[in-house]
Amino acid sequence: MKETDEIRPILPSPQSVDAMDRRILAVLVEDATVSYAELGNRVGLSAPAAHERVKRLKRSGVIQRMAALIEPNALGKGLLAFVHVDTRGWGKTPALMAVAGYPEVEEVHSVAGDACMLLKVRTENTHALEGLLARIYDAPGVLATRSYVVLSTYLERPPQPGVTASWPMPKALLPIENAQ
Amino acid sequence: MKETDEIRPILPSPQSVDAMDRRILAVLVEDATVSYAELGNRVGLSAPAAHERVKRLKRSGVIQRMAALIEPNALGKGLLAFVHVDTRGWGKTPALMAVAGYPEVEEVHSVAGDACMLLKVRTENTHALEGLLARIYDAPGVLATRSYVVLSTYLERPPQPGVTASWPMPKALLPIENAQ
DNA sequence: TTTGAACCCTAATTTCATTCGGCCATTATG
DNA sequence: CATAATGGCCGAATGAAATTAGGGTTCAAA
Repeated sequence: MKETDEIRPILPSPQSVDAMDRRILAVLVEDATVSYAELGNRVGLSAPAAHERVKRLKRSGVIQRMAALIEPNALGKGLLAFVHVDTRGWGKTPALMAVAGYPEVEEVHSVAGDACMLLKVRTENTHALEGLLARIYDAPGVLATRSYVVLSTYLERPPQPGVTASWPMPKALLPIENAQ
Repeated sequence: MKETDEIRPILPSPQSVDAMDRRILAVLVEDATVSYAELGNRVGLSAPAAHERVKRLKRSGVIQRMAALIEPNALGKGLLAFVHVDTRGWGKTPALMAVAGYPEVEEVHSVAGDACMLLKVRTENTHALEGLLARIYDAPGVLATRSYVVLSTYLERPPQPGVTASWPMPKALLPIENAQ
C-alpha cells in the first residue's frame, strides 16, 4: 500500500489514504458531528491529530464536503424515479443538461447500455414527474424515456469508504486464470 | 459532555417545515460546517434561533444526519453502475438483500417497470463488479441482470430541499383542462 | 551523524455551541 | 376587554470544543 521506493512528490495532492484515514472516513460518513476528541479516541488519535488528518482529507478533496442529509418525504418529495433517456446522436445536449437545474433532479449520468442518459429524480407526485418528463422530451434529440418508479427503498446511502478486498467465488463459475 | 440537546427518535411533531426552515436546509445541505452565527445571518436569524430550528429539524427527522461526502475516485472506487435485477416471484429475498452488506452497494430499490430490483453500486473496477454480479446471481429467483455502467457523471447530489412550484408547459402538449 | 520531514502528543488559547432570562407577538380564556 | 399562556426571537453569559503553539519521536536521505 505504501510505496516508499517510488518518487515522492512534494505536492500535497497525491498523498495516499492510509488505513487510519479510512477509519476516520468511516466515522465521518456516518456522523459528521462528532467532536475531534471523540473522533480521535474512536480511531486511536488525539484530537489535534485527528483534526490534522481531517483537514488534509478535505484539502486533498477526499472529503468533498460535509452535508445535511434530509428526509425527502418530510419535504413533500415522496416519489423517486430513475429515468432512462434514449437520444439520437450525442446525448449530452445543453437542453438536456438544463434539467439539472431543477432541484428534483439529483443525478445525471451518461451510461453504456441501451440508454444514453440516466437520471435520478425525486418529485412531489406523479404529476410533477410528468412535468419533468415533458421538459426532458422537449430537449432536441430525445427519442424516448423509460421511467422506473421506486416502490420501496431498502438501502440508500452516500459513497462508503470501505472496499471488499476479495469477492467470494460464485458457486457455478470458476475462472480459468486470475488475470491481473 | 452534557446531553441537553439529545436527539429524540420520537417524531410526534406535526409541525410543518416553513420557508425559514427550507432556507436553513438549503444552507446545511450545501455546507453543514457553518457556525450557527453564520447560518443565522445568512437566513436572517440570531445564532440561538438558528440553533433552535436546526435542533427541531433533527428531532423531527427532517434532517436525518450530517455526513461527510467523499470522493469515490480517491478511494479506488472509480466504477459506478446501475444494476437492474429481474426476479421470479417476489424480488426482495433475504439472499438478494444480503448484497446490501457490501460497501460497494449504495442503493437498493424495488421498482415498477420491467425490472424488479434496482441497485446502485460503486466498485473498484469491472472485475469487482463481476464479483458483485456473481453474488447477485447466486441469490435464488434471480432471472437476469442488466448493468448500466456510468461513463460520465454530470450531476450527483443528495436530496434537495427545494421543489419546483409550477412546471413550464411543454411545447407540444396542451392539456384540455387544468385539473387540480 | 546530521538534517529534515512526517507524524504524534500535551497544553494553552480562542472560537463557538449552548444555556439563560427577557421581550414581543399571537392566541386562547375568564 | 383584560389576562394568561404560548411560541419564537434576541442579547448576554458560560462552558465545551476547535484551533494553535511548542516540542518529542521516528525514519530516511544527505
